[in-house]
Amino acid sequence: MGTKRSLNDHELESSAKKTAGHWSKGLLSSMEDPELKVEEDDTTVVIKDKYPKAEVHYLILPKEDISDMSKLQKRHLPLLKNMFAIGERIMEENPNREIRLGFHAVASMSRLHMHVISQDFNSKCLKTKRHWNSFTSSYFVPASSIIAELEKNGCIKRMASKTAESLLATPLKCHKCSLEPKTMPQLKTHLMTHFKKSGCT
DNA sequence: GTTCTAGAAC
DNA sequence: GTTCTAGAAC
Repeated sequence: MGTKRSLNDHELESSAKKTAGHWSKGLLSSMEDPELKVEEDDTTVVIKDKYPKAEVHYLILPKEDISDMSKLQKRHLPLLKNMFAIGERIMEENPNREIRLGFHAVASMSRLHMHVISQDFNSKCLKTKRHWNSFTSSYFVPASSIIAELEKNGCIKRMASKTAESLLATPLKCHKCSLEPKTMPQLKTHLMTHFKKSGCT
């Protein structure tokens, strides 16, 4: 007799892959997720990062399918400046927070995305040295630098993989003082001394 | 990118 | 014994 059964984990994962695609394409579905989408205009979408690494963490993405910074040309300058202006407006909307706008030198997720991230780094999703270094070392490239480079050279030079990996593997260092904590839990405890939790007075 | 977990570090 | 990191994921 044929017995009905539900899919096992492996089969569920395979079928999810067919619908969702490889994990590195995940931003495409995030852009269409109403739970994550914050706003959009003719050329861009703003979403909440699915795994925010700080209290404020948005991604600004072009609607045009641009895989990464190596595909940028001078014709993209108006688009990038619009993304930058949206980021600056979000900064103005959060006057009490320090917020940075930038790109990862080598991004894991394949659609071009600009990070809008507050410098509290108070988030349970911030877990690894790699996370920390990707936002606090020169692996995080300011949006203004990308725009300036594109204006000057007409393209963005890709960081060598070796350089990028060594930045991510650098020992932990606080972004606000000289402390060099040995572990991530130590760093996260230390961060609370720089940023008082808001709300309760 | 995340999840999971073996085994290193403590 | 517990905490923490780092590598595989077919």
